[in-house]
Amino acid sequence: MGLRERKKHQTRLALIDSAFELFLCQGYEATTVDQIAAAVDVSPRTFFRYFGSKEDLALDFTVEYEELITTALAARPQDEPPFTALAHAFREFIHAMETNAAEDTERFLRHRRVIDANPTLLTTSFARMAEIEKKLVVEVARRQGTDPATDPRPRLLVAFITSAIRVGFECSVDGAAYLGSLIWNVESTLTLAEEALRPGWDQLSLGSSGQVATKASSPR
Amino acid sequence: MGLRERKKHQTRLALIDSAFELFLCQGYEATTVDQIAAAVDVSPRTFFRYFGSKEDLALDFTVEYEELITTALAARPQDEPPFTALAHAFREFIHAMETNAAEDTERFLRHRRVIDANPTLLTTSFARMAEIEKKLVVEVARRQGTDPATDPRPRLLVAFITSAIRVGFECSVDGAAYLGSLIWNVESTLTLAEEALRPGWDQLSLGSSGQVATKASSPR
DNA sequence: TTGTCATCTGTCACGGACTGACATAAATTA
DNA sequence: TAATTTATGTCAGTCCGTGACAGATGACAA
Repeated sequence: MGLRERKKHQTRLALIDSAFELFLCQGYEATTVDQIAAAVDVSPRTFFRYFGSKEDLALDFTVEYEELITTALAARPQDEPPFTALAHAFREFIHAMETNAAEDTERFLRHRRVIDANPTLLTTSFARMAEIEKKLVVEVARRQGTDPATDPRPRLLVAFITSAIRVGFECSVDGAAYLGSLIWNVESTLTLAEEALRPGWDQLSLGSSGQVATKASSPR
Repeated sequence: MGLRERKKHQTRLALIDSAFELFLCQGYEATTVDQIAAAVDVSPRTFFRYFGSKEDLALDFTVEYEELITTALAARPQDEPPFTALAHAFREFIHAMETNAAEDTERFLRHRRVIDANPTLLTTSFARMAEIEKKLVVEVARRQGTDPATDPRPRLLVAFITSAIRVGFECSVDGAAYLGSLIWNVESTLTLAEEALRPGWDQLSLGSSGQVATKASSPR
């Protein structure tokens, strides 16, 4: 890696670090791009060459998490039922936040604290989750041997499980033992979701075909 | 109603109308607040006295829909199982979009077209849906005789059904027979969701207590 | 009708998030 | 070292959104 690339990577990290430090101590809204840029001794214009927006910086980590979750799912055994595979993938992801290097755990908690404190960020982070969902749907559909474009069942399954995860997160807005309660809550909502679903539903063994109206095949 | 109030109501509607006309012909992003204000012959400052932001105007109708959905749920018979009641409430809501006065239907379709064309708006409209969910959770918990603050099951149930609705909406991004395909898709995803859930799960007759960790009762 | 009062509105000034254009400085490569 | 690429800073400008102030316009009572 050349010097140029190293420098870029370095200022990028510096921007993120300084930004979150400011977010935590002043709040997200109250922190201006100019402040962040000044903290790294960079012009405001340069900030926008690294991040499309202030929000982009704040939610930058989501792409990393997306990577973690999708690979976790891909690594699950092929013969595992889709719901179980998804549940384990998420479990592994959240567990990784705990067992990772202390510095990674620290970062994760910082992110959560900043996001949870700001409704707009929270909203947009959910929207990013929707991006992750799309990828998960593709993998689930593959495992189910169906076409996600015409069959809504993979989407529904993924939507169900991410709903459970989201509810788990929502229940954990504490300060002190946040990570512990988060893991416990996600675990319990996942269990609840498992109990709520009809056994074997995720395997498409029975039931209707689940065709849906697309531009091509609209009813009537 | 006095003259003053009538005028306010009038300019408010004029702002919405002019705005959506511009949104449809130029796109949401490309339309500036100044343009909207100019179209109604009002100062830009006044625009912000009617709406907190451009987005607020674009998503103004959500409060109306929130009202429709929550009252539809409240009107369902008390002895109806929660899932059935929720499903019917949403069905009624969407059906109302079709059977309403033609002008209301037209407005609904305009809204959808503008929203669907803009990722940011779509995201935020989902966030507003989260607000609706909160109200639904309260009503569902009441019907289930449980406390939504400590028991995640009402939230999970509501999250499941709104997921189904959302998937139904996502499958319907056509132009021509949009409303028809929307109704059909929502209907079919609701049916799918019904099939996916274990019968009677929504009535809390059996299963674990579903306690969740809050600040008060966090596990270790 | 008139005068007081509340409220709505326009104007002005401003801050903060972004963007395009251009020049400069730095690293890469030959 | 020279030529080329690429990152950065400066500058000017747009748009969203807000506080402050003053003038216009209904509301209402005497």
